[in-house]
Amino acid sequence: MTPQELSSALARIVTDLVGARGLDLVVTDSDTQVERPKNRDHGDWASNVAMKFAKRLGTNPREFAQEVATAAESIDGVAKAEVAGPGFINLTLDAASAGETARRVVEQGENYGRSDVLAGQRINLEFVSANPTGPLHMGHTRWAALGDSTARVLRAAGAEVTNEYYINDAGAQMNKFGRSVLAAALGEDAPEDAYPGEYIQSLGARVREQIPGLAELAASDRDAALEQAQELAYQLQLAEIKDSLERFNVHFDVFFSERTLHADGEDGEPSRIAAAIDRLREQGHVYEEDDAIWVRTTAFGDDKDRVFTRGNGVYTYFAADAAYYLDKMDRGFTEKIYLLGADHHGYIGRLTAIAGAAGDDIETSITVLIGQLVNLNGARLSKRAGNIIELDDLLEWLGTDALRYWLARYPADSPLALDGEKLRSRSNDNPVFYVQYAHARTCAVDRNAAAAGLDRSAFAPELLTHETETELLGKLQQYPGIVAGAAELREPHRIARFLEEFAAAFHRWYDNCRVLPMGDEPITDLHRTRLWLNDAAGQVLRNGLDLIGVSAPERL
RNA sequence: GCCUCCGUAGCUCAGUGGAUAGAGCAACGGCCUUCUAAUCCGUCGGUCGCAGGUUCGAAUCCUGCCGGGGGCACCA
Repeated sequence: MTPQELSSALARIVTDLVGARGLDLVVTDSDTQVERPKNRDHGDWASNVAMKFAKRLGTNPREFAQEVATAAESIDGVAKAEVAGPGFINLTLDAASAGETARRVVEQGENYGRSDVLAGQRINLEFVSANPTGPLHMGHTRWAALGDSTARVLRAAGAEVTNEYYINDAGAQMNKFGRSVLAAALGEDAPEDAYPGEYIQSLGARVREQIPGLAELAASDRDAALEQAQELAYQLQLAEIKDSLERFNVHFDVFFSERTLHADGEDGEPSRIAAAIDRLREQGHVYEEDDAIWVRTTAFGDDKDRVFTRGNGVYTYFAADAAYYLDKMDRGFTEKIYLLGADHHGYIGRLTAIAGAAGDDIETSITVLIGQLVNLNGARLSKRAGNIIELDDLLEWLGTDALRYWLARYPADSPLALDGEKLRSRSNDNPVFYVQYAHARTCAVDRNAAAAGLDRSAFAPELLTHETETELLGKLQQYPGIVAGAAELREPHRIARFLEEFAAAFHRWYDNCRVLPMGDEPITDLHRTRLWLNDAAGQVLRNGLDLIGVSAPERL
């Protein structure tokens, strides 16, 4: 008996009771969702359906609850149904029905927790998108972890997801980057507005090495030298970014170059930006004023209209954004998600306006998730302030697992601080170890069982009656709902928080219920059944950790 | 000024309109001759920023105020 099955059974019961009163009310599973009560005295699962419907039925919640409870007692697998408080229906499963979950988890393996609640959705998830003019730093790290985990959770719920990185490889920043690297390569003083940071020097050295005769070329044709140096430095830097991301266990399906939007089309076709502006003009959203070309984003809720083409004839950054959005649309994504830092929150209005201008439904086709920035030991990091801490440094210092777990366990809109001492500690200060330790323990039990000749030849779920077993089974049952909820809300931190609760339930069970026989005690079906439960617990820990990109070691 | 996020235990923070608001840390006290004590058990700890409102029911939704972060470009 799963919570989903329980909800369905309750929906049928309530439908019948409503029908018996001659009322025409539609009752769906979502009306009868059960929740895990905080208090164990309130049973295994509880429903508030009576309180929701009593008013519409013109009856007393407790009376209606009693009717539902009476019918619910005949559901197969339900041992007890009681009315409590203002009209809650508290359901208790019989031990065999609850215990059956362990076998189901083991049988479904890594598929346990996957669902199809988001089936049919084609989602484009854009995140990080850092300029390729320097290494990834801490400001990007949170979005990398959050974005990749979000994608994993969405996929687990059946969505088709493309992880996408937009490369700002056109425009003034790139030129500044090129000039900085060229000067470094030639041993010149840094230009006035040069990028700070030692990485420029090392890029300069590599550029000098890989472009023979650069100094001579610079002397005869400075622009040509700049172009070559800039291009090579860009490729080197982008490769390093990709490398860092892979080491952080973050995977992108598409690296989308802004240049492709600016480039002229084939056979004299206009660039994609020009084409995009034309398309929006045909929709009636583009106008000219003061020598500039504008888009009427205010028609879709933006505070002010935005410029596409400046008075000097140059496209704004936003024009490329618009063309990029249209490209995503043309690629058939049903939803475009942008994961941005709080410093970009002013972009929400204009981005959603472009979606509207392009003819998309702004309620469903675009989602802009804004996350708060990260602090490190109190000092917020910014590239401009010069105190850059690179992702690579953080990885070397803390490791992928600790860093990803910590960044994944807070809601995106919650301020977050990285505490190096905590992340390096091997204690309850550091929740990733707590969860990984639980997994390692399941593996230790498995090894010891094999050595002791304990096998899985029997499964007697009705024997799993210890209080801590009921708790652990309850957590196993909750897991699929947690994953589905995290996907629907785009909140992967729910997975991490659940894993911590799950690990706690496992540790308590481990402390109270031995899997292996003691000494020369004979092996019983209870031992064998508990081995199944141990397997199931390990499976859920693996599945959950995988959703946040963290490893599940077999030993610590 | 406008927009937006946040305000919950001493600290860091969870909490999808439900029952007595939770966890970790910190403090204090317990459990190892048996599967990993990186675990487990207990005690202490609250004006959910403030005030109204909606609701059978509000930390959660609405309004106003107070305090803090961020944002309000023909920059990228």
